[in-house]
Amino acid sequence: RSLVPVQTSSSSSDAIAAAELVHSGGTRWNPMPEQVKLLEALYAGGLRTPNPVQIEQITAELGRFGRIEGKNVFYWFQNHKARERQKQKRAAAFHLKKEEMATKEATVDLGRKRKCRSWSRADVAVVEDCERRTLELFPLHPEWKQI
Amino acid sequence: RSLVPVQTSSSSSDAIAAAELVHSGGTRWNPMPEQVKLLEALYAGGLRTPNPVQIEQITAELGRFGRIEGKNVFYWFQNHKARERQKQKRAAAFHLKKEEMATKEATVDLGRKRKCRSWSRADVAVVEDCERRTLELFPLHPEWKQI
DNA sequence: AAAATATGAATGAAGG
DNA sequence: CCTTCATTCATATTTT
Repeated sequence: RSLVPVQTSSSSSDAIAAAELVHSGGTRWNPMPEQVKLLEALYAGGLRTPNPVQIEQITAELGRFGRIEGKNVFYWFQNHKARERQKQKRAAAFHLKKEEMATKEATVDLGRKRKCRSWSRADVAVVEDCERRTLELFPLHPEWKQI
Repeated sequence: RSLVPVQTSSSSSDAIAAAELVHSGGTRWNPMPEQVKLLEALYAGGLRTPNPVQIEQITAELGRFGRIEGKNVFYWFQNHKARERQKQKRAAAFHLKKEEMATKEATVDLGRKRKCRSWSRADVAVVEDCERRTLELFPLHPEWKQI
């Protein structure tokens, strides 16, 4: 994908791995714009879970624009549908509880420091209160801890 | 995939816009220190992958300090966990930085393309099998769209 | 101002 | 299908 000799902001400790990646052809599928366009057209047309035959047909067609396998098409539809649904789920929960808001205050530029709002005593109190109530909302259980 | 730095036209330049300038629409979410503090408190408490309902609750709380969406919270936890894991992995990989040459082990491929069974249900495995000869059996039509 | 770093966002690939 | 992992892209911030 990157046509520019980027050598981007990767941490310096894994330069070896990055150099190894150059020669390994085993990078993940990076769809060409034409491929994405066609996939989205199919999705917009209503296709959600193509059967094996459809997957193969689509793969053959998209193969004209670049290397692609059936599983790429399969994954693409799975992911696209799942993420659309995920977004809907969050949006549906939007009408839960919306109390006040605001706390409109002027932003101050702290020069070279990270831009942030000014902290008054009231702000700190609000933060602490918010933190306390949120932690009450989410009593942390051991089963949440992942490793 | 937006390769274009989408910059929504800063429509109304007024005091309100100035207050929201820190992370106005068009740029990525820039969390307030209060928001970061609370997120880290939740993370320290053991929360790793909040479900959509929790995401919405957290979003509602953090919304008191600035504009925020559910996906921001979602991404924050995803990234925080991933980078913690990444750091551990990097430290663990400190041992085996001299094993690259040995990876030339000739895993002899017998010419037959291996079936990808990780993603396939029983029916989808046929895709790889028929990958070479399905074309003439299923000529491509633009009627894929199963509206 | 350029380089390096930190981190928000995105998505391919799997796991369960 | 829903959830999670991994890697990568893009940009805000910090450093030199």
